[in-house]
Amino acid sequence: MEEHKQLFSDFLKTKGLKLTGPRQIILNTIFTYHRHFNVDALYDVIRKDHQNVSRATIYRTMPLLVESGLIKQSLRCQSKDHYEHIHGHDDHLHFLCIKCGNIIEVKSKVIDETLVQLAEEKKFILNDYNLGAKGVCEACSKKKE
Amino acid sequence: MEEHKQLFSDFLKTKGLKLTGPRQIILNTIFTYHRHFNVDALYDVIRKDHQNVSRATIYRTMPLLVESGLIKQSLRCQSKDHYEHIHGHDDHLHFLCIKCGNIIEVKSKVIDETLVQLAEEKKFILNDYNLGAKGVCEACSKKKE
DNA sequence: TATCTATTGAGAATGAATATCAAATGCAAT
DNA sequence: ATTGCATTTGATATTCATTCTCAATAGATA
Repeated sequence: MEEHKQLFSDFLKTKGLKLTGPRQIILNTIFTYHRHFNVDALYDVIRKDHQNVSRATIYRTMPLLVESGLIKQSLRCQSKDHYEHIHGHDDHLHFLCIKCGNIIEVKSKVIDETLVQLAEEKKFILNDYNLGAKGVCEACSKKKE
Repeated sequence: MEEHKQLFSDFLKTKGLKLTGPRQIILNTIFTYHRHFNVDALYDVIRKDHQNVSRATIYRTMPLLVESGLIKQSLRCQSKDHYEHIHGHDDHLHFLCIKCGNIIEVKSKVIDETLVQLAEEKKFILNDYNLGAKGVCEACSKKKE
């Protein structure tokens, strides 16, 4: 069993919940196709192969995946909540283009370390962070108005 | 004229827009009472003294204030967009306690500078950023479960 | 004052996210 | 396999923050 599936299954078991068919489909799709995603886009991909998985179930599964530590809530874009993988990925920050909506992922050890240090100073137990920077990407800044 | 009012007025003028009565009321209320706020709470405060300012106008004014650089969008909390002052306040990040909901503001020159540098490398025109770190604050971590 | 826009309030509309509920499913113990 | 029972599901209705519509109004300028 793939690691993420095992982890999710274990998590569900501790809560007295079940790794059902739809939940497996959702989990697999997320970890096969998506790094960043929103429920709407995920729904479209899932529907191609599984016409019987409903939007409601996807919405219901998100908080479980977040609580399990496999994904986390990320930027909010075009009025939609976005999510991203945690399992298997380093912390990183996002440059979000306000023109085209594209997301550029950037890693920064300096920022990671600075945050850890700041948290220590404040005696704050740091779980995770979201850093979203807004602006205009190179491609869009070259386009004319 | 107070500085924030002057700045907003100037901004509006460059866009061919007007500093109207309702816009002044909104601006004043924000800079009198609120550091962090959402439209709903702002509406309630404004309504105490000005029954004729509508929700729609407040919603419409927010993007203008953001574009003028006086405020920025901040955390999203309880399904509501939140805003905070920029004018008169340095960039800062937030430690959000998941137990008590309290927000600790922290400033970090290192992070500010690192972001500017990263943006330059990616040829990204940086408008602003939001850094929200989740975890448990000192007070809550001392409480027993 | 007349004219031309920008703006407003009120209420309707939108749309992402959540709640409801009867039918279906997973699982454990027979 | 079969039963029993709590969990889960799909479909749909509902919620609620935010945006849109539109006729009426206000601001600036000449």
